[in-house]
Amino acid sequence: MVRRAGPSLRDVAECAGVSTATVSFVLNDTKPVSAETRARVEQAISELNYRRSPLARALRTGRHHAVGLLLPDLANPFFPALAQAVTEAAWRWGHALILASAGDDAKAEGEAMMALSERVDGIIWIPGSSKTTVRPTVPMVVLDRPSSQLAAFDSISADHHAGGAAAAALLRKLGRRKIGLLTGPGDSASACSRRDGFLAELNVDNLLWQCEAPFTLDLPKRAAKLLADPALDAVFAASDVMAIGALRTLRELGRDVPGEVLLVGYDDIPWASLVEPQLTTIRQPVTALGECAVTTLASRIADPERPPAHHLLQVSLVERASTAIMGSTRDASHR
Amino acid sequence: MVRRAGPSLRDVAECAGVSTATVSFVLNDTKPVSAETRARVEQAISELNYRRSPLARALRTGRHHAVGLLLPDLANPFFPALAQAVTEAAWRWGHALILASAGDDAKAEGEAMMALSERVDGIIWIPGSSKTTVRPTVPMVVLDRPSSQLAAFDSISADHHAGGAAAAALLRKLGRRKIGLLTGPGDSASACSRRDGFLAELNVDNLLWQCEAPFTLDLPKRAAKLLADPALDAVFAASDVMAIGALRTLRELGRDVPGEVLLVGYDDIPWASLVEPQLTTIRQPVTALGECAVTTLASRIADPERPPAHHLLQVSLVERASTAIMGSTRDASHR
DNA sequence: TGCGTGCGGTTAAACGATTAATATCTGCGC
DNA sequence: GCGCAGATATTAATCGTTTAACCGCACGCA
Repeated sequence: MVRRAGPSLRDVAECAGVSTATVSFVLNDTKPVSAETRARVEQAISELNYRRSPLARALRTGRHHAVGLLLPDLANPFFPALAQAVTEAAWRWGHALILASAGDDAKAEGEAMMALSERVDGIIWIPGSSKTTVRPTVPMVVLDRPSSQLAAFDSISADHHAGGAAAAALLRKLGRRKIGLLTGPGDSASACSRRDGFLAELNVDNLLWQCEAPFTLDLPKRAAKLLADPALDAVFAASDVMAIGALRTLRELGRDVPGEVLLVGYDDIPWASLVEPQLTTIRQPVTALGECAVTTLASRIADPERPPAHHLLQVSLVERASTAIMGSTRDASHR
Repeated sequence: MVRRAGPSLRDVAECAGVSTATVSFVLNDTKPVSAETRARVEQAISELNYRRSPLARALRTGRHHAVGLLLPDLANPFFPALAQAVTEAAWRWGHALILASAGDDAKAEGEAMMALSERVDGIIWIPGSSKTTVRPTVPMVVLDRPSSQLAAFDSISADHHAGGAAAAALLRKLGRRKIGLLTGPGDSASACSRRDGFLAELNVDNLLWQCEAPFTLDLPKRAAKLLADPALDAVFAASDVMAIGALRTLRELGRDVPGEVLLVGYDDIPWASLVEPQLTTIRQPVTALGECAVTTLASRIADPERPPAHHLLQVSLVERASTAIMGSTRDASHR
């Protein structure tokens, strides 16, 4: 049988000449211990280079001091950024971050959720498959993609509606009259909000067409056909990845961006400032999202009975070259 | 005190009318159990919807059925891809993947390594800071960035030397005589191998200059100055991110790629096929790297005493537009 | 009858922590 | 002298598993 490498609490106690309970009290500062004893214990701890086993602790107390982050995949460049933000926030809270990425397979997602449930105090979920019905046995918050079916859980997301509206406002301000709208997948709550916000702000007469497409580079054939409409003078894509796909298609069609067609994306992924022309986009507050997800989860864990909270974080418009008309200001910042 | 949600082994045993030991034997198939008893136990398990606690199991056996992946950050787009590959390989091995990203701060990296050590059976480490001296208390393999100081550990990496050589061979084949070399940071073992492989294959007379730079988009001023050399007719950058940085700089200088200057990158990150012109690059076998890291770690865990193994995986040249001369073939694949 | 010997099962001791309950000691008021 | 309070420290149970050690029992065999 494999033994744990390091010394145990018992060893420390022995070395310091006290009981294990006392060592535990020192460790957790949970009962008064005389200064002298405390010093002996601390001495022993550093002498033996003792580290307490999170395992045994979790088994006994039921608290893991770890949170899980479950996301659809790491390929979409928006997620690594979010994962990083969540990781840092969790770390600040003194919790380890266990990350699982499950693809868009509902079964895998359910399994991953179950596996996580056994190892963490709470889960931050970025839903991938809307078909996942498994529910974890620990507190959970939904990040980035709230949906009405999940209204019972806390949710944290950017204000997709406002983001869509901001995009519409910009294109209106720039005098566009023949606008194409690339929405995301119809079963994605965030995509729908962006669309609705956009449409709410736009004079519908100015909408040339709208088209549903997945959050990937390769656009469906229908989208390509619509982009070829010669009347088109602007496009709003509900994600940067799609926007870049559209940019390519437009280029292949020989249409100049931003000369003939303006283009607005969503997310402000790092790529957005890499392409030529740099992409005007709606920036999501990634760091704040991560931070908010963690604090919300923390409060949920502290009080499992409190009614669900739904946080909406502000987005911001980042104007770059893809909507630059003439000598209009050009923001050359990368990310 | 918080209790575990689900039923315990004891509940199952009670429900099936057997001892906990018997249930455990059924669960692990570790001792013969009569068909009849086994059926009763399985019935009870599914009836109570029992799931065994990895915690208690790990505490007792010392095996966590989890591996840790420690990487410098998620911002470099090469890492999410690798993380995904490792995750999938680990999952196939029946192990959970705990991911920690620690920045390039040696102290954070050491702490993360210690924290991981307590929760996993083994660690896959992509070194960030070369200054990290902490060593985990569990088996570890080094991924992607082997170094001589770490020779005592198993290592898995792509054949950076061969990759550098392949880049040199291509540029030579294309008749380039005034080549610029952007190496990565001098303390990165992988960067050095790429450089050495490149120089070994190249006729040194054809090297116009070389310059050290970090693996980021923004190149140091010295690099920008060197790129301005009018004689320059090709650049090899030891990472795609740097290559894209160089592409920008060249564009700002008004130099045409690939018309005047050919450009070769390294890694084949998704961005590589997004920029204009699409980037010729050396593709790392990401999936194979992840798979190999996991299997190597598995074998190391099985036999901690075996001498360290060092795996070198083949890279492949991906020719795209950035080295296309005239009507030369253009690979337009976007992975 | 007595004796190994598999087979199928149980008992009980760990693993490394936390924590309620309890014990010990000192000092103090009456 | 007695009892009680306060401050510290200890004992022992417990979390949910695994597993070494045992225990009957039926069987075959001398």
